[in-house]
Amino acid sequence: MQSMQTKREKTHRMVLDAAAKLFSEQGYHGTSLKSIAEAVNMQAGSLYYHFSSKDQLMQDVLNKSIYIIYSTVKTEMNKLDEAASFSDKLKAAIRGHMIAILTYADYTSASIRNYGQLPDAVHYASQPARDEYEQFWRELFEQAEVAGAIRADVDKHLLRLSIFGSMNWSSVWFNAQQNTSVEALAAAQADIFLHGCLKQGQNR
Amino acid sequence: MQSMQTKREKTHRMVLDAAAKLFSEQGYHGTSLKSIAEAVNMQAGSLYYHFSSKDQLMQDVLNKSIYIIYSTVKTEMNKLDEAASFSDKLKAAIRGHMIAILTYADYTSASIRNYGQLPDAVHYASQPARDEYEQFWRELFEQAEVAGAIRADVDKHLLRLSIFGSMNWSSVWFNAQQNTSVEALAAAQADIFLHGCLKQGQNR
DNA sequence: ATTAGATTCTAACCTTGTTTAGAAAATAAA
DNA sequence: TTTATTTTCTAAACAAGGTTAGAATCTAAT
Repeated sequence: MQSMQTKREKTHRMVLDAAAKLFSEQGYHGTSLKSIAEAVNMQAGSLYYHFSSKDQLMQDVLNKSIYIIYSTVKTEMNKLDEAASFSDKLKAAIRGHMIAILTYADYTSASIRNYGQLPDAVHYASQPARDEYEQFWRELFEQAEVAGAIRADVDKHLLRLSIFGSMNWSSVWFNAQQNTSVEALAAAQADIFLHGCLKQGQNR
Repeated sequence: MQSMQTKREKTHRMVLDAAAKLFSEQGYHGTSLKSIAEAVNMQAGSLYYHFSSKDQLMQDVLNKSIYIIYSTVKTEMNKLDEAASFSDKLKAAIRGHMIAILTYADYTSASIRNYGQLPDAVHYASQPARDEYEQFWRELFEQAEVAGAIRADVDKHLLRLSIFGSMNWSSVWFNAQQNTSVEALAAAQADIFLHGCLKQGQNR
């Protein structure tokens, strides 16, 4: 009885994993239910025992993706002590986000790469979760501004969007084999945004 | 006789513009020839008088997109005098890239958003042009390293990819109405990557 | 007005895709 | 072994997409 439940859930997740992988590689519209079914040795029609529609499948991938990212970021933030500096907080947030998108690349890049290309209903359904996550980042920079940690002439919004762009783009080029650890990469990313690339006092 | 040529070319471009717009909004697979045809008041079959296939249409959009970006960047670089510093060069390159992707958003985001989601033949056909453009950026940072303009502990590759990610992501959120000028935006972008966001000597 | 050429339309072909209903098979319980 | 339940398959419905061939229309020159 429990093993039945277990098998069902197992298959459910295998299908979701395969869908995430294909959605991330070929896009939502470029991925057929047949190809998802093939990836788990099934027939296309059989998927409907586990999911009510292709839209629903994408929906679940999206929700899981956003959940993974936000919860990983929270985990990293919770490791900080209360007196942590803005630098530490930003590093932790970037580390969490990067760990999530590079460790669960299928889900997160399915989410990132299909952004804005989905049926309206699917897009809207995941908007609240996205908004909540975005709010976390907004507050991070607002606090930094109030605390006087960032330069006055830096546009907070642009900074946040730049960081997002850089982090999310890494899901396109990152190669788990040839690159260094995700942690080191995240630290380097944070360093660029905190200190820039110029030598101190240099302008050449 | 000349007006004939002109009309053909005019329609050709109208179709290409409509395709770029739709490809950028709904993705390659999410865009039907019927919807492209509708956008220019035609029937789907009529498009074949101007293009040999949907793939070819995407191919042309891609090539035009890459051409626009690279040539705009070159234009901005050529405005510099020989003694320009690395900062100046990076600012110019970022300005060119941003002007291109935000001014010709339909083309460039059609290219960016569909990256990796296209039929292999289409993807490969545009790879050489992309490589050439990438090479320009590689050299920019190599020169900067040799000249000692950037800190030794900064990963050039990561820096380049971060900048690309930030710039390209702007095509998703940029709003021509509500934002400041593209030039100001590009300058702010460059500033973040050159100097970071922290107050000098600050670490809070 | 006629003609030649350019451009678009119509109507179909063929493939592929999502979805559904019911049969079949697999699994676990009795 | 039989029975009930879960899971998957088969086969078809139905829609939509890319593509093509030939007819129809438009345009410009004679």
